[in-house]
Amino acid sequence: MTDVASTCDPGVSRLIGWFRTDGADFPWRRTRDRYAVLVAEVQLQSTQVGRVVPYFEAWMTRWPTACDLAAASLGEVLAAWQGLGYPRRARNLHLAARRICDVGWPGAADLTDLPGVGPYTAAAIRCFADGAPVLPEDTNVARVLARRFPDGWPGTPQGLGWEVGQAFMDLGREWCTARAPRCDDGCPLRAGCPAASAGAVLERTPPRRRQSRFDGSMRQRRGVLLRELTAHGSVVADRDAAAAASLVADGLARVDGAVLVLPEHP
DNA sequence: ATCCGGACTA
DNA sequence: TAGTCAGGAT
Repeated sequence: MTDVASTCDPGVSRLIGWFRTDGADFPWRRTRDRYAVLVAEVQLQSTQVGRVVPYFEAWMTRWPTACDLAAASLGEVLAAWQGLGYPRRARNLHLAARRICDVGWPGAADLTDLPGVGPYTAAAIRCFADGAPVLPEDTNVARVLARRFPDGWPGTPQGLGWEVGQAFMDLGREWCTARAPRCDDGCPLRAGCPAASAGAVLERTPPRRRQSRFDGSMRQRRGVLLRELTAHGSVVADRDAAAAASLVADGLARVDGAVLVLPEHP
């Protein structure tokens, strides 16, 4: 492992030496459990680590395996998801668990066949669970790569999968931040960094798209309705017909007469 | 190109 | 109060 690290880009080798190895904030990244990584990374996409960890631990206690989750009802899953943001992700996770329990995991190259699993989550599973030399590119990592390796990332050395992924993510969060990167405050990738040498923050890697305000939004209205629905099992549909229709369209609710109820198992 | 949930922060 | 945030589906 040390041998491999010493043969890759010196900056990366320094980075690996620098990153925190406790892993306390990311228990799932040491489990080598694909299901655990899937659950946690999807949860993380909706909120931040500090808030996710308790949810994750409760989730894994309640549904330790994909088949345990598959056996749950969508209503239970949505109720447990309360506070984690987009309920779509919970539904996709539930669907994915059913498929995994039923027919097993897709091939390593086809993880994105699972509902709600895109390039990032697939890479995270390969990296953190499988230990594959794959770098999960979230927006933070993409920013680090764009600044430090504008001509392309040379690739993760074999045998250093999760260490490199964790290191890049930590670096993106703590040093190579979007607005005020701490280049000269001990960044392990400082040497040879074109962005730091240019003395500029550079443009943000993906041009940010503004999001419509939350107050009064359909997101908020859906949230109100779904909270009621998961808490009581039903809610009067015409209380907010548009939001109700939106939930139904997403498979998160079903109309039963005048009330909105949880959908049947698909 | 837009939508999606809600907590955090300036 | 207003802006920011992130991956995936459509």
